[in-house]
Amino acid sequence: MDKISPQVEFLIEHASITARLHKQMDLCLSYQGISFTEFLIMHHLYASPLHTMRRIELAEHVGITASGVTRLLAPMEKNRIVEKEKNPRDARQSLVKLSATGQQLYRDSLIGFTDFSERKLESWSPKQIEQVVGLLRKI
Amino acid sequence: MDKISPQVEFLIEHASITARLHKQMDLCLSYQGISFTEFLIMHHLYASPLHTMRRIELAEHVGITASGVTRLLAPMEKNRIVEKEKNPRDARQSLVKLSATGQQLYRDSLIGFTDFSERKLESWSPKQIEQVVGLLRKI
DNA sequence: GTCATAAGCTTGACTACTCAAGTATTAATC
DNA sequence: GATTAATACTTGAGTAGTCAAGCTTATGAC
Repeated sequence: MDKISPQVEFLIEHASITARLHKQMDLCLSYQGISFTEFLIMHHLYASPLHTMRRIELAEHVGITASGVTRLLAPMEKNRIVEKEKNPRDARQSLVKLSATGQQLYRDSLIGFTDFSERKLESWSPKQIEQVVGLLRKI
Repeated sequence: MDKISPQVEFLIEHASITARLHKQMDLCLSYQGISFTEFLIMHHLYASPLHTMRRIELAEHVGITASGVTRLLAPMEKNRIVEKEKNPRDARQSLVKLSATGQQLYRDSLIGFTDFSERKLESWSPKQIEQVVGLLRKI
């Protein structure tokens, strides 16, 4: 029989836990009618100066490609959650701004998501959270 | 300005790290022509008695739905990596068996994946790996 | 100034799923 | 033993992305 290294076992189990977690986060946010990815977009826009970012920058933060951002933002624009703006200094760029509606939606969904996060991590001490983040950043 | 709880920050950063990690695992396995999900399927089948499992059981282990399993296995059957078998005691079930080809493919990909895993986690001590697994299981 | 190269995005075609509905078979109840 | 409910899948339709190619605009080298 082949021996599986603990590192391999870790990555496999981590993937399974992560998949389950991702579904739960989507479910939690579905009451606001948004997906976790949309929440991430709003989160990064909200934290930005003027609630505005470049699409490429957004892609990097969220962990998807530029074309993924284009497709994700299309329905969000239609629902007036975000707005397109031109950068007068660079006509290639199209900036994304979180609208007032979007800001309110973000604050509303943040309440439920904060609740979910704290429930999920209630058995972790603040110190443990920090330690795990520190380790994950080294991956 | 709204204060973001450390638990929320953790989940957001964890998602971003996980997305990057998943892409790297896919890249690592792409040299064997398989995705990480296919690797997971082979991994669970390989570890099973007779290298055989029920589709539902496989779905649970891998963290996808039954219909996802059906779709994923279709091309793997065509490539003779897995084989369909009937359960004589229950005609509803269709068992999945990792073929000899599949077993060899798993062992081959495991080499590269083990290498990848150990490189990724080289700064983690065995004790830290265990601690993080323990914490993740509580999520 | 002009030309090559690069950056920022969008689009078409594809992959990897999900969910809801449908089919076949088995188990449970009466 | 017939009916109902549950289990094990499969399938059609849809979603959330990816990648490669294309378009427009900006930048750097000369």
